[in-house]
Amino acid sequence: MKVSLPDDSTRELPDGSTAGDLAASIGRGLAKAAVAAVVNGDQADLGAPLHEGDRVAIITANTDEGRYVLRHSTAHVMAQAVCDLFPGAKYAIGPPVEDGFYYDFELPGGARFNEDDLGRIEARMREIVGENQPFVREELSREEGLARFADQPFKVEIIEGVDPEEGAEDSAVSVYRNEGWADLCRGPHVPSTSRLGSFKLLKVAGAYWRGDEHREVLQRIYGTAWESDKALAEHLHRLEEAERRDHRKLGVELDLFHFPPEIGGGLPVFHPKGGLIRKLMEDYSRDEHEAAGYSFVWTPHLSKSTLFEISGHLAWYADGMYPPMEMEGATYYPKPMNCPMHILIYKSQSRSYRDLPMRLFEFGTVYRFERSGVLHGLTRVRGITQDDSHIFCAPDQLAGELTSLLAFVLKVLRTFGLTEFEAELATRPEKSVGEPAEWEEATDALRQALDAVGIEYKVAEGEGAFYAPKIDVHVRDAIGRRWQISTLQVDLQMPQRFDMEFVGADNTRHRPYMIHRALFGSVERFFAILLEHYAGAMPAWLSPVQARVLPVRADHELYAAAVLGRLQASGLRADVAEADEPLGGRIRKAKLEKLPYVLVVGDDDVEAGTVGVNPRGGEVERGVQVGTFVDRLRDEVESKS
RNA sequence: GCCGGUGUGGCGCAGUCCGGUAGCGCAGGCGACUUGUAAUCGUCAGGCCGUCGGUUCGAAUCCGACCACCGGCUCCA
Repeated sequence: MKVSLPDDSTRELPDGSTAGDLAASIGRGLAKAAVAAVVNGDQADLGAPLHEGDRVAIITANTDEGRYVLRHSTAHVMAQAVCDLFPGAKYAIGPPVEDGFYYDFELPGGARFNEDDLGRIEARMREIVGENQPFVREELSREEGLARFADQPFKVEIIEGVDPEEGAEDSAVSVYRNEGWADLCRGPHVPSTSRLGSFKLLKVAGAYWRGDEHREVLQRIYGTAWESDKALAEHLHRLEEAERRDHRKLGVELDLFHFPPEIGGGLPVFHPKGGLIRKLMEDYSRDEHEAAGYSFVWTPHLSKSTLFEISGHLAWYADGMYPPMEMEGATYYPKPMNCPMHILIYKSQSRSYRDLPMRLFEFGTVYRFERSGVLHGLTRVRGITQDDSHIFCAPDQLAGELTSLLAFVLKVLRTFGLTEFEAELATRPEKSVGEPAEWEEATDALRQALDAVGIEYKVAEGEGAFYAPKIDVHVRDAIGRRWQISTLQVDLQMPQRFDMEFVGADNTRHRPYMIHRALFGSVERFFAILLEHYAGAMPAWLSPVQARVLPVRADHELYAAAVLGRLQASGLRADVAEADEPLGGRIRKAKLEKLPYVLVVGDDDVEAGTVGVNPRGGEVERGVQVGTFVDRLRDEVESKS
């Protein structure tokens, strides 16, 4: 028979050949790397028989698809091991996920996994791998499937619920079996357990069955699996790197902020150094906004309930709002959003088309009642400072505003060293308000902006807010992690709810369009992302201390003070570490504080008016003229590089 | 909110299982040393062991509740 390959070549194979045979016929290397195949567009096992005219692609382990198969198979072996070690365990689902896999279990008698169990399970898994057990695919009828898994209530529910992703079709279910154990599974799997091995179990956590918080809490074991021990080691190294960069840890080490229990969860205080970094971020943001034609406004933290009744927040998000306070017969709420207040500023006068676009900006702190379990350092807090702006414009200004806005957003993000962007265009969800034509227009305007700016984006169908389509901007940080940062939303609801209008050139009343935009998103969260992105080593323009002067001996201190004066006179942030301990110790401290520059001054320097420059992550340079260094650092700071 | 884990000087940890009144390192104060590129030496001080309650002659240690944090789940205008 003849089959065709992805490069459109064809290959002759004996009848009855499998995808695995095909891989072997192409080459030993491919056969070794193969984990599954795609036959006529569908994933299949290597053991699947091929037919005349099939289009076949081999999936190798070092691809995303291949790792997916490896992880799926490893999850399967983990469940097998758990069932061996914990008789009576019920197993639920075990899919591959980004960087790994998990499997959910319910143990008899409500027993719990502990950390030691992970080691035992992993050891049993390695035995199963060593036994080279084949994965055998079986097709059962629905009834056979129900009988086979009669003692596995979660599997029964999957079969009854007909979930093709989990191996249950209307009339048939697919099962993968190895020695003494079987799982309902759509596949494909690797041919045998011996193909697995570069895995590690990582943690145990609780998870709701089917993701429903009203259903059973299962125990989930997370693991990771890769195509080679080297790839596994690299992944584990990335995890360590992420831990090293953890902003919560850096926040303590660098004395930037903390969460006093006396204040309460999710409510941070910023220390002087953290406060300075934050000020620098905000100052830069304000400068850019001013240059881009924004007006600065300020609004209070509390409001009568009336405002949020009009805005609809009480109806939609009361659960996420802080509870009300009664004062003098009125009910007040901490604000969960700034937009209604900005709208009131717009409405304080009758507006003409000449006033538009009106761009309002505020660092507005809002309060949201986040459930206790979701709080996470500065990335998920209850007191959130949004760098919030609302742009009110005439309908014919919408596309132009969005385009310049998106370009503005990217420009500011680039200054913070974030250069890899991916956007999402989130369109109308099923539950939404407003006219289809309006949605269409707003979504088109967003699309135009994306195209004009030339950013890569994908469409997230139905992911918009109930009142608006939006663009979410994601960035990749220094170690490749993806963060959702900025959001641009075209609001179709608020202008109506607040009955906003402007008088057009035609002397009739029109409804303005409203764009919500958060650039940092939350200042606290953005601060955390920057800390992790830079691993605490902030660029000079954001460093609380940009240079520290170290006199070699006490008798150099006068000169050190003079150097400090030169730096400070040039607007640079610097200090001196007196010679009360050996130079090496003082250098070490400066390095641990991740200062951009250490300047050592000794006899030679006093003589020649120079400094010894020890830059973060660079080579020591002796004998640099003070003026030269000041100019250099000032340029670096001014260019925000 | 739910599941599991953790909470001991500013920070990092030991002690908790098998109750008998707390220890180490770093940081800090003081003194000496006077230093040329990642840890100078000595000395001193600092903790009602997250909080409240219970058991006990006696609780950091056992039990309960609460608070906070960590890993997930759910949620995220």
